[in-house]
Amino acid sequence: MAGRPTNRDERHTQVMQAFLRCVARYGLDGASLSQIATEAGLTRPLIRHHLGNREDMIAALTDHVLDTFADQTDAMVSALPRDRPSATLVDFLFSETAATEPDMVLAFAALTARAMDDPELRQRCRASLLMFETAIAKTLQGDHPSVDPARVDAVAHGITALYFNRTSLAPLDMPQSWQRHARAVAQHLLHELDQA
Amino acid sequence: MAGRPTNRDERHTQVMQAFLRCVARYGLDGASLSQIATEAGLTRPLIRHHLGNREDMIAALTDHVLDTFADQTDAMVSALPRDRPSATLVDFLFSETAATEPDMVLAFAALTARAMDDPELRQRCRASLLMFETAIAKTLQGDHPSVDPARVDAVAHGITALYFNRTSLAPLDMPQSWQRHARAVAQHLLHELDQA
DNA sequence: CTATTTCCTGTCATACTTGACAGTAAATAG
DNA sequence: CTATTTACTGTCAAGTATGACAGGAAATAG
Repeated sequence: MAGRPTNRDERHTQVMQAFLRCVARYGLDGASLSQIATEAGLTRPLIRHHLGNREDMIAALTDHVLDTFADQTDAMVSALPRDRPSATLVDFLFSETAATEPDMVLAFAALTARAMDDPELRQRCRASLLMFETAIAKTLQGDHPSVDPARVDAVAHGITALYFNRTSLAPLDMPQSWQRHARAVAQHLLHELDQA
Repeated sequence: MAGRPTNRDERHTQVMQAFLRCVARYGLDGASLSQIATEAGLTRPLIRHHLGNREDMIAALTDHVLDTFADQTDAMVSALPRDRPSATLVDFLFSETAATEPDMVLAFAALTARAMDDPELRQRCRASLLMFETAIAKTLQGDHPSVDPARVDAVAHGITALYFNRTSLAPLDMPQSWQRHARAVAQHLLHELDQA
């Protein structure tokens, strides 16, 4: 015995993408359910049917953002070529077509702000951020085995900061020279490891 | 002929500080007037009396954030000692007691997000950001006159990115090692200029 | 066809947010 | 004292966001 087939997963991702866009633009509290529904091309009662109340939706969004961030990071790292993976990584992070979408980083920033009052969320965001930095550090270290790990970590941090800064300020549509500087500094930090 | 003396300016800054705190935590749309009033220890009709409706308040906050940001930058730069101003600047930006409060940078990020739909605001945020980077670049250039300006600009961008990243992620309360890395990379970039 | 399961819509009640304004209290000048 | 100006409070109306649920439509198994 079975009834109508479910499309829960499909609707789930559909709503999450719309939610992500709205949060990136209007913040966690600014994203109303009606807005999300319109953005997703659905009705408000329908997204409630699939995802529950607002609290449930925020929990789902948190999972979605942190999981997707981790997945994209893994995919990015494991897609690197065997020769000169570090250089390719930097090229990828600072290419015109952004690696992870700006919306993802902006939503992450929104979660970060909320983490002030929510110790558990703070812990998860912290872990997510360290995971990203560690993934980069590992790539750099593999490419420069003889360099002091502390220096590699510092460089990984610098590259991460440049990347986050660049991506979270994407809405400002900064001039080309600005984008070039970010890329140049990242490549410069990487070049330091080659010489050491 | 005169009536009761005005305390408009006092109330103005009082409300702006409360507004700043709320925006940093809950975003531009998430900060309700009741919340702001409570945070400021006032009543909602009163802040309306002094600052007008919500639209007026957001305009006032925008001015307040951008002006204060510029003032603090000027004060910081002009307070630098004559010998080794660059090193002192970096020490100041990455000291434990943050230079500008995290709330300021978080509010700036909130304005940045809104700038997606508001070309004029985008222009102002862009100018404000470039002003900050230029102020840093000028300090560095004065300390290293013989270095190619393009390289100085790149280093100034790197230091700015590290500072913004560190400050906007302050709510996550990252471990000490993380803070040290930010400082180390900034000092490393600065040290590069000395050698060139 | 019927039964069952899920998708989807329509609609109401409730709470919250904002805007607006009338009216009171306080401080100062003359 | 009175007049005047501003600070401040109380309160209501309108709009919006959310929660909740009843009931219809669609798809599948038997």
